[in-house]
Amino acid sequence: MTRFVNRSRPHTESGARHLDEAAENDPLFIRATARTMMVLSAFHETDRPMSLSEIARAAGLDRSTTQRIVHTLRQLGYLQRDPHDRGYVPGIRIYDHIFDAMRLNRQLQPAVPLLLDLRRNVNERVDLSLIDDTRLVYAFRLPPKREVLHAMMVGLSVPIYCTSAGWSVLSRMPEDEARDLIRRSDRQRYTAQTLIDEDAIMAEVEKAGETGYAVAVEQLLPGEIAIGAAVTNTLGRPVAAVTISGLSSDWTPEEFARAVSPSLMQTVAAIGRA
Amino acid sequence: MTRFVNRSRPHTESGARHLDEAAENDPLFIRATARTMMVLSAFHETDRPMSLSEIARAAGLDRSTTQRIVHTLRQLGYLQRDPHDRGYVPGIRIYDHIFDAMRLNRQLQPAVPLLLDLRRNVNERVDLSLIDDTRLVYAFRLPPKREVLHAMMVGLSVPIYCTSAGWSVLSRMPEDEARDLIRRSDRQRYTAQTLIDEDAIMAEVEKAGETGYAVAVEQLLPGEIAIGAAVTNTLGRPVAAVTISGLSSDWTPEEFARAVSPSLMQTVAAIGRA
DNA sequence: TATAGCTGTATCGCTGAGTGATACGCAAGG
DNA sequence: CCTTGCGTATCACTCAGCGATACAGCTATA
Repeated sequence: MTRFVNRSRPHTESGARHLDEAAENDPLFIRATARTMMVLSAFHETDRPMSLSEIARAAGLDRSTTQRIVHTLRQLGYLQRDPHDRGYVPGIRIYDHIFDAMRLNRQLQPAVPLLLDLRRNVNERVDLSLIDDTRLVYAFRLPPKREVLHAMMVGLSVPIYCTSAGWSVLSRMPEDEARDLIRRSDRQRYTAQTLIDEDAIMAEVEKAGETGYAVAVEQLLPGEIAIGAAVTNTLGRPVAAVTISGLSSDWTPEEFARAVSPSLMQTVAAIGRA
Repeated sequence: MTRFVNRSRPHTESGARHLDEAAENDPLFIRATARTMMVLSAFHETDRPMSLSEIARAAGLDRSTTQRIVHTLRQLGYLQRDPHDRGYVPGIRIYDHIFDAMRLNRQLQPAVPLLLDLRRNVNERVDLSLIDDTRLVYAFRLPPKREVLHAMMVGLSVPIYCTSAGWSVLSRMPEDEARDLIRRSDRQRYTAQTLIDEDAIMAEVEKAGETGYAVAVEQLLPGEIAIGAAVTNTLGRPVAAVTISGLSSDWTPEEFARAVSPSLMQTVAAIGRA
């Protein structure tokens, strides 16, 4: 399920060493704060409850330090013991923070009603994602009538280099910046169709630059066709993206674009203006 | 908008002092970890970007400590400067953690398709919320066709004592436990109809104990009618709740219950079994 | 144009908070 | 039986975090 999850991980193992280096020359850097977040981030790499030792290993810390941090986070409600199984899982207090993050995000608030309108027009799945360097983070998802897959995907992230939304985002950047981002990406083939060659990707980006949207067929998931367009701020910089996705068996790329791209373009323009 | 938000706040001002007391006798308690989470929690109390001093005040810390923690969290992507305005806002890295919390929550995974089915049957809003002591935290929300209000409410929390879902949750607890929870709640009148008297609330709880569901009219929001039922684990303990809500102008409580309670009860039973 | 108050940033000596090695009781599995 | 992993608890050392202090830049009020 999380096969195509693309976490940014500055705080795990190799990342931990990097942070310690950064801390050496930075008198304002608090190691304990970083370690705390490393413990919380340990759960990125698992799909079941984690024991103390597992957390320690994933976070790159020793058992004692992990014990203390886990103990403290447990007191505060950010971690809890799994009621059924052994081990620890993220606690409910996390939900408060995502609520803050969404509430205080300037892009999201005005976008919601616009996305609902869009979904009304096109009866496929509609997603809004935010840009975080080389990845897109899903912030909002509206399932279609016939939902097959997972629907609660807030926080799921996908790569920029091989998604329709990503290509449209790249098309709104200067070329050298886009190429640099592609090079920094950890490119892998999720399907046989996944593009990983820089120039091949840039060809899609250029097409997106002309039409305003990009269409991707089975880049990330078999059977999926997606069309994406970037939301830009008043300076023309991409800040988010909207994706509409359906089944590749239902549409040719051309039909799909003809059917939904007008509504899509109208929506991203409206969000950018809001 | 956040008028009825009901944050649990163990780490702010008076809460901070409480934590320091706890830390004195607890050799495993890391002050720096708690302080880090206090800084992140500072955003619970605002609806706009916060300056360093504002964060410090909200978190109950001095400016220097806040500076260092904010600096560190910024390096890690948990805080960022607001691009338009001054000040800091939560960063995008938060999204990774909510994804973990949802992914690893045993209640949520099997519930999603069941909730989609439920929404198909009843054309009103459907919510799933998790229990956190005296409050219910929204984990999943499916908007109806005609959505009026805010739709992306993951992490929003509402009180247990004056909601339909809350009453149904209380009805699945021993009476003394339920009464204790009500007493510990910070009861306030959100509307003229809001029940705050312990015995009045317990009367609704008893009704819910008989029928299995509770109906609340304009308890939290004017014009809202809601029906809620608890999800219980195999031991009979309440672990979550499902709510269906509509407009009180469209339904009498009896009609509403007759129309949707069968589907609702079927859904919560199925989630509990999953 | 002072000036007062805010912002974010930077410096620095002191000390106790955090560290990490170590140990213990318990439960599961062989 | 022994082993291995779990969560928990203890303790002396020391350097990481502390918090007082200072400063440049920006806004707004006087």
